[in-house]
Amino acid sequence: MKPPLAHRLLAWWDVHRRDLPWRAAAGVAPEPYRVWLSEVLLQQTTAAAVAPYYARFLARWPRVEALAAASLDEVIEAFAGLGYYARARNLHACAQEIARRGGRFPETEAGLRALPGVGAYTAGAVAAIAFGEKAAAVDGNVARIMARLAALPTPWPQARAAIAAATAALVPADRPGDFAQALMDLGATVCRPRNPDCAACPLSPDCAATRTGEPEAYPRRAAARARPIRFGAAYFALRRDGAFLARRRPPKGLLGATLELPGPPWRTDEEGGASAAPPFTARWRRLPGEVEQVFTHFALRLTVYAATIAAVPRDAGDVFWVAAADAAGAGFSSVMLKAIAHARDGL
DNA sequence: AAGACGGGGAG
DNA sequence: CTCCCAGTCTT
Repeated sequence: MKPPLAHRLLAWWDVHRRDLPWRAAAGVAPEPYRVWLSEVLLQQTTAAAVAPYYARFLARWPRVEALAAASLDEVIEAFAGLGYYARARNLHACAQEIARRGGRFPETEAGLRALPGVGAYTAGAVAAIAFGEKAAAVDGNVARIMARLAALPTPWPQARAAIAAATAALVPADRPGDFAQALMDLGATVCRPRNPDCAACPLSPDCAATRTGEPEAYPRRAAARARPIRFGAAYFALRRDGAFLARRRPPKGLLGATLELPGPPWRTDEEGGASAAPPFTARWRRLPGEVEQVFTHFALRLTVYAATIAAVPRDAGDVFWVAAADAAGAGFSSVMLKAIAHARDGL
């Protein structure tokens, strides 16, 4: 008689588990703060990208009370480059909520779910990993594995509820946290989106998708939407010490509360965006090429202008000379950093 | 139920 | 280029 699926998965995991910085040693309960912090950073973000951020967050804010005492600007700065900056705002708000409760996280999935930035996945993951609750954590990896096990014809996310229920039914009472992490490791290293290694998979005897010969066909997905292009311009002056002017974006929405280079609003037509000349036209020049950033739902083409140090008029207004040195590196998206590097090369 | 929300990496 | 990734929130 075959051992149950969860048992076989855990046996595989005990040998093949990934050694990740936010994981405690085998058999040791990790700190809830570290589990929560890592799970938020890992939302829609790969483990490799998160690792250096996690190390910096933990070194700077070793405990939730320290994170709660930080300013939102500090948290956003530490988040710069990770994307989905609503996570930074929610992380800060959640830390303050936990601090108000005396520094203790809720210990149940339902209690965790009510916290800012904690959705179904993160609540299940923290409950299972940090508190040993028999909870499921359905992320992209788990959804893919479950869809393949059943060769599920329903495309994601319509199948979300069914997959969540099916996963919850598999969670073993004795090792719920290990089970959650085992599924994620299996998804990341074996049951990959492309080129799954079914020969190395402990679940392949149970897997309907393996038997079809086309495991990659699952989960089925809906057709992708067309993505419009928006045009923008950014212009700035670099001070001799490398500082430059930045401004704060609105508190919510795209890149909410992060810093950006000054420029006109993004447009869907090129006329009003990329070709729009910056103020002080005579003193600015357009840098060769464009900087392009592909967002989830549109592509931004940013034309970058720069003024040489010598050409920046000292009487152009205080605005160009109040650029704070501490603005550098704080909350800029990748495109802005590229633009700045581009401009520095051109000066 | 559908969109919005980022950035990096793989193929 | 397209697709995907340790998802959540808003409407």
